[in-house]
Amino acid sequence: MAEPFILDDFLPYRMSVLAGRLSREYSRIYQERFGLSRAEWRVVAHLSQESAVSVREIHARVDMDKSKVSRAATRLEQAGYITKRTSISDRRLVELALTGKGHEMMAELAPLAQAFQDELLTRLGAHADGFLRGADRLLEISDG
Amino acid sequence: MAEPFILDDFLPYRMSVLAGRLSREYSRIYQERFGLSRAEWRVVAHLSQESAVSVREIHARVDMDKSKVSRAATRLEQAGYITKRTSISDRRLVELALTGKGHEMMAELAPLAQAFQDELLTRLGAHADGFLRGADRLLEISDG
DNA sequence: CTGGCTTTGTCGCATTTGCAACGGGTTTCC
DNA sequence: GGAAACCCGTTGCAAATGCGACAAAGCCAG
Repeated sequence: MAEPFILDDFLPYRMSVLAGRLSREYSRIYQERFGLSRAEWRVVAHLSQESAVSVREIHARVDMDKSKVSRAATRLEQAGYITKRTSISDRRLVELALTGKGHEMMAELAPLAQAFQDELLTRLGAHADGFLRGADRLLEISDG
Repeated sequence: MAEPFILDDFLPYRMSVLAGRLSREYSRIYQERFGLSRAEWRVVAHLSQESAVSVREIHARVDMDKSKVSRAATRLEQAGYITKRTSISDRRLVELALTGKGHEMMAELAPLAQAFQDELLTRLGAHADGFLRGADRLLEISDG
């Protein structure tokens, strides 16, 4: 009685597919408008929350490899969206922060993200609450 | 009043992080034991459900690029886990199927996957039902 | 049947990715 | 005060990835 395995019911798989589709769908917006990659979008979005953040913090909170964050930051700096500055209190750290241009971009992107989010919540309908709580649960335990 | 954007509440982002963590956590199992990549695992897992499947079908259902499926299949064939055979009814198609060795591997992997799944459901606890329904909802609408 | 038009899988190529190693910086502990 | 251990960000490199192009095969109208 071996092999009653059903991929479609397997949670890591379903999450991957779902995440892939949602991210791809949404990524069109910032890619077409600003030429951002997904990694770059994440960095910028994270920076819009807290003002000056080190690479390490993003790496930890955003589930991206150090090098990925680092390279995204380099590209964003070249594009003029963020600044990189070595921290004064700890010269190992690099403080990332949005430039004026970066803030403008986020000001344009934030409503679009919100709209996308709202649409998803509409799709979820009555299941929204349960879904979000479950996601919380898995996220908080899976790492911290 | 611009920029009230909170990345942590943004669904595509949360799904990406969650999917990444779950997949990475589970991938240790089949990577250490059988040296499979994530793409290869997906192909094999899919094949364990339906006997003979074309590259195209997997590409469509599993959210992987054609070339990704193709290359994963090539590696799996070289490793002796699957066979590739051009279909008789339509010679464009390539029928993928598990070998005996492939079935053995799945027989070993299936219970481990089940155990992982059970653990996740335990983590979800009372939220499990709501979460799964929500995921269904998003998946069924996001593409088909 | 024959000449388009679509579909399927593979491959080339440029880019991205993850991992490990490295070079500075800092803390710790004697 | 200094050396060993540790932490941070960048870079090199091999592997993986996505995209477009391509050949082979099927389909379809005339």
